[in-house]
Amino acid sequence: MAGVNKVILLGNLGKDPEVRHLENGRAVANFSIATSETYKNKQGEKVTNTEWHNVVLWTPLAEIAEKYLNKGNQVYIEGKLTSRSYEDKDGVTKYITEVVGREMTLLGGPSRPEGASPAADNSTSNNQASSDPAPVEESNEIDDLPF
Amino acid sequence: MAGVNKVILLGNLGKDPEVRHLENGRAVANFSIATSETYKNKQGEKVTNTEWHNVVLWTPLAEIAEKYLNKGNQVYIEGKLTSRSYEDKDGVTKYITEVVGREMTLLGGPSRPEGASPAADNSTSNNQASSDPAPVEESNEIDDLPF
Amino acid sequence: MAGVNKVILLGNLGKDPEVRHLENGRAVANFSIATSETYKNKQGEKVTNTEWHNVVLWTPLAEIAEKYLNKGNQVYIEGKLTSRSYEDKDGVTKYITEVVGREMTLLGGPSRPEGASPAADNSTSNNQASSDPAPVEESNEIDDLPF
Amino acid sequence: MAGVNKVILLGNLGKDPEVRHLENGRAVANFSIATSETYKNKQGEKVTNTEWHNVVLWTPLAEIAEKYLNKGNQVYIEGKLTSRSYEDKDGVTKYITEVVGREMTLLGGPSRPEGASPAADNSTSNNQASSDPAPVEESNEIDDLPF
DNA sequence: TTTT
DNA sequence: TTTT
Repeated sequence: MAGVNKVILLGNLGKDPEVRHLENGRAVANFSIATSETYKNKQGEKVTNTEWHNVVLWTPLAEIAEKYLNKGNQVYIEGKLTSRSYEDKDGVTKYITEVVGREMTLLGGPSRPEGASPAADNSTSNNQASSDPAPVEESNEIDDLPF
Repeated sequence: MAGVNKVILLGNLGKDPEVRHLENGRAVANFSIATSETYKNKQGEKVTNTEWHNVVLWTPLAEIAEKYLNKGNQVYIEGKLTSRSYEDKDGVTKYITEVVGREMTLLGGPSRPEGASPAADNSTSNNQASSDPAPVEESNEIDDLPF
Repeated sequence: MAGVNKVILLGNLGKDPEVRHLENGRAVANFSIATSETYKNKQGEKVTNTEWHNVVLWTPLAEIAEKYLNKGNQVYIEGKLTSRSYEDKDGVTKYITEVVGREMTLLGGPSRPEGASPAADNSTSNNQASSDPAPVEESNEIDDLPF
Repeated sequence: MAGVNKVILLGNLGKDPEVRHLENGRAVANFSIATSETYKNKQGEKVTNTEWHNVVLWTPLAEIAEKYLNKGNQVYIEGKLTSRSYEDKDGVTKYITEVVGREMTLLGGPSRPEGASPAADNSTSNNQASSDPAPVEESNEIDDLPF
């Protein structure tokens, strides 16, 4: 009745995170990240296999995701596997498996802060975030950010 | 197009593995394992939170699971997260997230090797497996078993 | 200035832990654990390769190690790699690399704590120990033990 | 006599890798990477704690390191902890602990692809490496590189 | 010796 | 839905 439940992901966000601020002051971020592996099949063709993972972050990681994570960004997440059921809008019970993150390191990504944003982006802090990967533990205060 | 997708589980089997032997000679094992964490809530009560994980093993791990893993046994699994959809018997599309194991270490379980099991336990191979934990990589031959 | 530093070990203690209780109330446990891998070499001979790891635990994990870990026991440790130098008794500077544990799960092992000799073993608590492994985080109180 | 021995590192190279090509055709790469954690001490001051790790890579990872890894680059390494002794040039026995990598993902580094480097950056391969993270398993052929 |  |  005890054990280890650990997930380690390093991948790219499919979309911007969705962040909800709850009444109790906490925040939750939801997003999915893709991890891909490439190999050659028997015919010698390169095959890419992509998995999508549902990630959930709570305060204070949720606020960090809100500020610094965007579609396409690369991120390292350590967390645990959880499953839960919910009723969809038609009253059908659905099951979902999610990775609840407890540690996160921002790694940047293709849509780089350095002016890569579609609109103008001259945010200094944003630049720092990607050139200075930010490891954050859930237990840290949000203002403990190392950047 | 790259990344890390790693899951580490240490838990107990909810049931005996279900093993299917495919026509191509490969085998697949399916089982679920529980990982639990215990903590005290604000009221100081001990709370246990259990997660169930769907595990899939392919040859040669599947055969090892078939021989040595039983309901209640404790096992260490390293693998990757995968999701897939399938149609259930009513034609409804279902989604399932599974951990495909690539490394496994048998740890024994409640029916301990030392004859500690309250009821009769005359499984010799089971005893061996738990007193000599067997780390097995998917790439190993099945007769490479270290016990 | 950021990163991930994670070690995951599952092995057996070479000796009983050495535990020191510091003046400030904290405790430190030192022990080493062996992890082995077995494979067949080109000649088809079974080869076992054993690595020894220096493990350091601080309060409250140190006290748990003191109470429940013994030579031969199997344990799961998650922690981080650290290196430090010190002067040995001859004044020579030595370097040592250690794994500082932050999470631990007791798995039992051959020489069971409660006098579980290979002969008669009807210890109930022993059974519990193995069927209810104890995962402990460094942040837990020592009396949060799930057993 | 079995177990798990796993190290996961995400950090930056202190220097360019040193790569030796052995007579048997294999290559070995040696380098060290830094992982840092930042926290606030009791006085509220930001403290950075850096650990250095000796990394060893064998063919084919060694060749990839030779081509794509440079001082300052950020890299993800999964491997195992190993220790060995050797005699230094004065005949003194020394001990060293190393991480032998079995999986590697290139993450780029401070000299970002998008010309973010303050000085001139005309390394094409470096650009590719960081904008297209390369996960490589030791078992892959060197020409299986996903880029 | 890196990185911010 | 990402990334190369």
